Amino acid sequence: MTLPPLVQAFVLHFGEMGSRWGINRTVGQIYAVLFASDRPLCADDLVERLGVSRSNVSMGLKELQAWNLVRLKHVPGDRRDFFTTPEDVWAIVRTLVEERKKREIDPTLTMLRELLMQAPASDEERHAQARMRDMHELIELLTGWYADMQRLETERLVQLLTLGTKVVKVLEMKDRLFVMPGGRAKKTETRTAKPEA
Amino acid sequence: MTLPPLVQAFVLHFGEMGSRWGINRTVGQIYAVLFASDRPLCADDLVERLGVSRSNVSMGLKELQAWNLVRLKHVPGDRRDFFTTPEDVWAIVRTLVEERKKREIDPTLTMLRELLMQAPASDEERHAQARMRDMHELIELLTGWYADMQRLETERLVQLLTLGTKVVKVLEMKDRLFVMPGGRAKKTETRTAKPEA
DNA sequence: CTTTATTTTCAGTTTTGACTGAAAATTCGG
DNA sequence: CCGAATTTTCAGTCAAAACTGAAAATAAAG
Repeated sequence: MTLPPLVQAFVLHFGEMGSRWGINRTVGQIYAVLFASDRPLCADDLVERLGVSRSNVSMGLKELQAWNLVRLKHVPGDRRDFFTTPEDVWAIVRTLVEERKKREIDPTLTMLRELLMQAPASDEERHAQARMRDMHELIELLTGWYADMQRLETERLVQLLTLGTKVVKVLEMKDRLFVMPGGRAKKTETRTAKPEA
Repeated sequence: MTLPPLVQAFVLHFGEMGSRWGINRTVGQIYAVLFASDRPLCADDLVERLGVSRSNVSMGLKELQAWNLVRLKHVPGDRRDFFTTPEDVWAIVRTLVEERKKREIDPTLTMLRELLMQAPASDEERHAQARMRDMHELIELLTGWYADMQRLETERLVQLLTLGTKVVKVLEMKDRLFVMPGGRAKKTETRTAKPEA
């Protein structure tokens, strides 16, 4: 592995964490190298820096492209494909969350919806279905909220995150000062907060 | 596998998704059975329901305990260990997020902090460090916000999630009406919102 | 259309992780 | 303590995934 020590430490960490993140070591390392690099790299650059086979790099890049985590750049007068990660780390997080949701949550939502349609044939199934309903509601709430957040510009999102729980204070303030202005009624409407707590 | 069809479908799905979630098939299936069950189950119940070896169940339960995802229950007059998942699905999500953060994010934060302390030895390392700084800041912001959320009671948390982006509207309203009351100043203080959009 | 640079695919190999049965350890009732 | 019930550990086996080198496919240049 031919990398400056600092970068190498970063890359090795991403490789090790890869397994916990559901990607393999090489994919994690490729991503780390691209992320830390100050210029686009081609497949052979990665082979040299990581010391893995050319075909392994090819597969890794393909996987990262499937995740939308790398961008293809073309250097004029060079036939090779060069790759980068987006400059904006927020864009990266958005993609990451989006893709993980698609792979790790959406299929479960679909499955739950299907099973909740079926008529339970016993008390055991009735109870199981009640549990699934709880799970389904929770995931729907979370993904709905996520869809809202995904729509925000980064600046507003950062503002919201920075506020943290202070938002709750603001909500309490709002509740104390105003009656809910009649927005389009949703199933789960905001309950008026108790004055203190 | 001896399970009612509806439960079986649920369990098989969890088994298949297991690999995407970073747990193995059996662990996913054990969790699903416990989650859907209307009573605590012992290891042998799981062996019967899932048709896997006793030792596999033992290891699976150990892993779920390490994740704090199952609770040990003792039935009076029975020496065996019985297991359940928490009734409250929100409690489950809290644990899940907490544990995933501990395993998948905290180690990276630590690594980044260490590498950011080192003096860069080249322009390449300087650039890599700048990228790491971006990543570090972003993760700090997200985990800080998460810590805030984790502290909220479930009711307030649900309220917040239900509001979604409507919170932004409330913030804009607040910004228009008041000057920030002088809270303890944090590095990233809320910027006053532009009047519209 | 041919040549050459580059990327992709794939069969075979290696590595890693899951699973099992048997043996060891633990725990509780007597 | 002893012995039965139960759980855990672990060495060996099996299955899945990662990785490689070589061959095939692709794409641009001449």
